[in-house]
Amino acid sequence: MQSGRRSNARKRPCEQIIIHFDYDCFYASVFEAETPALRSLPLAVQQKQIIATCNYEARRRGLRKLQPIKEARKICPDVVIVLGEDLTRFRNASKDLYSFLRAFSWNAKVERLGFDEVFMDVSDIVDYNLTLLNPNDLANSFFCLSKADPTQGFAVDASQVAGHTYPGELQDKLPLDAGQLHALRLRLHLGSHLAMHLRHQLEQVKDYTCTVGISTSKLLAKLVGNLNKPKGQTTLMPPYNSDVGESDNVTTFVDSHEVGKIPGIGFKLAQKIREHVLRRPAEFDNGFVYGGTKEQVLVRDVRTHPGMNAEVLEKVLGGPGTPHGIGGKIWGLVNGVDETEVGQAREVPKQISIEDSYMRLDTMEEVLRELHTLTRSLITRMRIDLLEDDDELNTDSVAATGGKRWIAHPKTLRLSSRPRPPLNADGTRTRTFNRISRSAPSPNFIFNLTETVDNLAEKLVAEVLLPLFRKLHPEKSGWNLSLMNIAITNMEDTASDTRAGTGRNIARMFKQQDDVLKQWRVEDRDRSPSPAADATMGEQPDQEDHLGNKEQPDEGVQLKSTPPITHQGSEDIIPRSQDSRAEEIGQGWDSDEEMCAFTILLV
DNA sequence: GAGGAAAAG
DNA sequence: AGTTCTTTTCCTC
Repeated sequence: MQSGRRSNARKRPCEQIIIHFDYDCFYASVFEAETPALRSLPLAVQQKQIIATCNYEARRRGLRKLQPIKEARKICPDVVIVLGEDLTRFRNASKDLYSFLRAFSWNAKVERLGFDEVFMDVSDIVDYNLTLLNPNDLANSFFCLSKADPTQGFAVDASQVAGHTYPGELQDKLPLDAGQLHALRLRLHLGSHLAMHLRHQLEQVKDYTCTVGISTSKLLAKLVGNLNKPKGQTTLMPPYNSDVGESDNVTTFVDSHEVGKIPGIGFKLAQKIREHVLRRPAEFDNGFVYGGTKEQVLVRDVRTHPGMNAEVLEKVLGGPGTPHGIGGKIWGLVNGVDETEVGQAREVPKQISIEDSYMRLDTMEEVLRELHTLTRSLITRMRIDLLEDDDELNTDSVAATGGKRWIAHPKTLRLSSRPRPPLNADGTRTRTFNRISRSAPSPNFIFNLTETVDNLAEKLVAEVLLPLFRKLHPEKSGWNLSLMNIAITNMEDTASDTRAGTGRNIARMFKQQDDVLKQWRVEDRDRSPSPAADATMGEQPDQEDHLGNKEQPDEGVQLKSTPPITHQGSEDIIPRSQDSRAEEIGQGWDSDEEMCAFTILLV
């Protein structure tokens, strides 16, 4: 069975072309974009007492990420330090750049990871352009950005890659004729040219530079992008698979990484894997961490470890509480296989949470004060992220709501805390970072736009969060909390469609059905089948209840004080037509899913 | 659904 | 960096 190929390795699918974007020193760039004069100065963004990130001028002068502010001032006395603890501007910039990139996508497979990374599945665009190529004159090709408008695009030399490659230059840069180019290579060429174009657009229109990776999966695109930063792009070149024991570029590339560096292998998993590979069972109580001794375990060491395969990894990594099939997933990763899809653009966040950490939180007075502060932030965030302009409101409603309406209603409110663990008997403190939480239904009044954030927060703390806190910490005092977090979750779409059964409610219907069946299974003996269906129906009397009863003079202030969300538009020209077209199409649509499906049919 | 673990940036 | 804040996904009960 071992035909020279990597044993038990699956073949790597190469159908997709994925681009991974990573904005260069994002936080610093946001400030530079706001204030261009900062560009030529050493600029550092401060969070707590350290530099969260700094621009490249600052790095040139010896500053680095995560450096203490004191140290930084010593090294570079004229450094400009800006406070970056309020994430609002970063969140807004991130969204803006995201929608800019998304406008280029045909299939809407554009996924944001954190504030400063974006994955884009451009397989469809690349494949379309592949069909447009003239095999006899690859050097003079035209990359088409819109099926609908064939004039939109740019000239490319499809016989060459744009930007850097892995492995490095040499024979890769030689222009090849069609006979020597197989499809994967040509598609990667096209992907690299599209990436180059997008980078230039991002820089010219939005003033942001980024570092980019181009390959066939999220894993490989992200990893390979790291090779040339900042302002660089790298394409992982074929061969991606090898048959006769020859090494392919993917194996060579992935093999050289430390296990913990592979996205998807976090601290805990890496620890378990290293332990197994080093055959060092449980001797790690000595204050020694693996990273501390600089003991590197490379992907190669894991992959070639005697007897290693997906099943072994499942044994090593699996167990109660761990994801099912984790062994197969990790085995895939160390073999350069990652089949996770680039997610579709998401309309509404799954949850919004606000937290803060504290030296010590002990008295009810402190707790109440912090709960209040956190709640005000949370409600403000709700009004920023969950509110959209509503054009079709009568004037009374506009007066009452500022012409906004909720795009989602979170149904659950959650309070979490991180208690500092009591010292052990011997005085050693078992460091635990575990959180505990309690949740409750979120009351409808939090959607009231005629009240001030302050009043709503007051009410929410009194009516929901305080009871939750008592449930979480029944003791009278002495909690010694190091963190509190308030979250809203369980978002229910309200995008002009509340009718059941139009697709997105199918999951809920299944759940409901399951609940009914469960009741039957458990109770079919001595109970009549009670109408269980109303449980999911109640308690949300259709949300349209912004009772515009009293005109609050200060509610407008609240709304205005929230920064205007720059839903693309004001100052910049978006050169593509895709976005506006999709929006027009979307007007009469009941759901984004349906709109996307229809858009795909059109293009 | 509720509560928690792990991962990511 | 086991720091901090935020979000997502997946697990079990």
